[in-house]
Amino acid sequence: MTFGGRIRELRQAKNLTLRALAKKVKVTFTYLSKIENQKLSFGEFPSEELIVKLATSLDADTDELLLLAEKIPDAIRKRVLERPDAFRKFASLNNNRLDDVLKFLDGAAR
Amino acid sequence: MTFGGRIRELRQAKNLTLRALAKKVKVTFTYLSKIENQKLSFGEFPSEELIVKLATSLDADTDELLLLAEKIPDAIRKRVLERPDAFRKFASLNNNRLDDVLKFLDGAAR
DNA sequence: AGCATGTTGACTGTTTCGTGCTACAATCCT
DNA sequence: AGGATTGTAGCACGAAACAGTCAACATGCT
Repeated sequence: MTFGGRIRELRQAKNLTLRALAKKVKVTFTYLSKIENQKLSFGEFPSEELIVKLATSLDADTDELLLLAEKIPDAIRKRVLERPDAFRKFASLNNNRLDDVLKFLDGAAR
Repeated sequence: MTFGGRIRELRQAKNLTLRALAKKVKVTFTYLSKIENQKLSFGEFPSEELIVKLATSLDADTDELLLLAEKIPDAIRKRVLERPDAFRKFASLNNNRLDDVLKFLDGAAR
């Protein structure tokens, strides 16, 4: 799923027109159109600030949208900067290993 | 340790003047001075691109410098975007828990 | 026909990341 | 003591990237 596609999906699920959603998040509807079709002149995604507004207006998961837009959510960012030792380690693990860690955490949680 | 302070430390360890280092990384020495003293007019840190050049010229760990400058290194970024499920989970753990995970990984590694 | 909706290209405003210049202060060296 | 080297700091400026607007047009519905 692409970022733009997901926004469109969420918007239509709420029966909103581009103009209606644009009003909520305070940008022009033409800009939203480009976002949904990933036709932005510069990069592929709008600003982080706008993404957050979109998530709110669409009752969607902010972090899900940020991640689709290849932005690191603040909660993760903050933790990475606080514990770079741990996160550098995690980043070096392959998928199987990551799954092992998740399983370990599941176990330890009960 | 601050970003600017660390740059200074690394530079002096190699007996480089501001002018000499500036030449290597292709910026003006006055700009480097501001970087080391964190007196930049806009934010606290220079661009990611420049940080990478500095790390190279100073034979330093690129990721260490990026993290000091509160930028997420690409290797971590990439992995977070590939496995948001895992990293969102990790980010939610407190320090003790993170240490448990590190210990677990240490153990599993032998 | 007429209105609602969506698409597209050119344009504009703002922020970021520096440069250039200037002046000045502190060392160092012999 | 004096010149050379090194570092500090402020201000105005500019290129490029970023973020969004505006006008015009297309398409579909009833």
